[in-house]
Amino acid sequence: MTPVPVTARKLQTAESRREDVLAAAQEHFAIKGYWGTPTTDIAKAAGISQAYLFRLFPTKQELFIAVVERCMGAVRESFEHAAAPHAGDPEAMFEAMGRRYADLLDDRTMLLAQLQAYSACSDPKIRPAVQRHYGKLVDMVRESTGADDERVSSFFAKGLLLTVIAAMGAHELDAAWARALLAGHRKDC
Amino acid sequence: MTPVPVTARKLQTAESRREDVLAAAQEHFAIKGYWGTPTTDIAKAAGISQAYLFRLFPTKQELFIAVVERCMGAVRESFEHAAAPHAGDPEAMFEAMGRRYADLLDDRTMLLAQLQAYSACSDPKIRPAVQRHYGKLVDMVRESTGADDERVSSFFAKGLLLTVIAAMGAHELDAAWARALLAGHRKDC
DNA sequence: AGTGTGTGTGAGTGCATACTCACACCTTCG
DNA sequence: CGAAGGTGTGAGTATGCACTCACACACACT
Repeated sequence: MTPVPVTARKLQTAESRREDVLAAAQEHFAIKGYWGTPTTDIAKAAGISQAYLFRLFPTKQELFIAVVERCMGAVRESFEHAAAPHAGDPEAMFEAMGRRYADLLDDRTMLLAQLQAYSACSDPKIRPAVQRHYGKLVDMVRESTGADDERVSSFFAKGLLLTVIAAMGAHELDAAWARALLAGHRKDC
Repeated sequence: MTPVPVTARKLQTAESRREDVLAAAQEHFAIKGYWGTPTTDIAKAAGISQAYLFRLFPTKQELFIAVVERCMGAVRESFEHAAAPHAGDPEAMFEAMGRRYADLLDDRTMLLAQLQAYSACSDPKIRPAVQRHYGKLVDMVRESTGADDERVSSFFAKGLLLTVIAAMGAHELDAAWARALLAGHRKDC
């Protein structure tokens, strides 16, 4: 029995595997964070062996940093894309980016992974990476909108509030305090 | 040699030990989070054996939840105390609580532990505890100030921004983006 | 067909970690 | 004094984890 297709293995390029791993890792890191996520889980979700995972990313730390870069980069691109059509009108740009943020919350993993990145900043290799990429995001918003510091600051503050609300699942709670925090934001998240 | 004080052990009450453990645990959880902090480290810092730690708190999970309660409760009390003298003038209350928040940032552990609490919300026992205590904090601010939802929301948003800035050490960075995010807040933190 | 290079893995290794158990010591109260 | 009950620990145990190594297989090229 099972005589014919004994070998049906299809090789993929390392680059494509790396992308699979990053996607799987992002999903797992978003939920249990850097220290709470075993590399075995990531390998399983990516459909490869743990041994191969460690050839693609030499340490768990470097994999985590790569996920941070992927997330923050995606958010930055996403914001750039959303804001571009409104260049010259800062308030319209903020509104477009804010809407884009709410969309990102649908995956949850993209934003929750960022929360986990802040939480992992006690690691001396992770912290500078987080600083660099968050800084690039802030700079991009600052320069493209040209808005004053307080406006930029409050934009990022509201973003963090939404992220934390998502993390603690307050948006599914219909308590008065949860509704209050969501005031002035998209109701559908 | 060393003949006399062979036994110099002084027993303490379980209650006082529990307090020591909570203080030590808060410090460690603040840095490495729930999954990243081994109970051995906490026991060592509290000056007791790991075995006794597990008699005082039957699981690591329950210890973490106790730390969350301690932190959020302390912030709530702290806010109540700061706001009390300005009852009736919401904006003065917010300003007093904001100043108090900046003071809390000096320990760092109090706020960073809260960040770790949000990050640990994928744990099904931890999430409801975090929801309950954060909700109590928000309700207390809502009811005592009587301010509208958007004002309350932006107060907590700025609090989270400061917490995350502290976590990633951006306040020691003197980069333009970091200064921009701190605009309108205490410069000395 | 043969060979070289890149993709992929089974089966470990050594250490860390959450939690346990039998036991020792201190203090109090009769 | 002696017993009871609370404080405290040394020495585990079982499992999980990051990371490794020797080896197998697939494809491209000659």
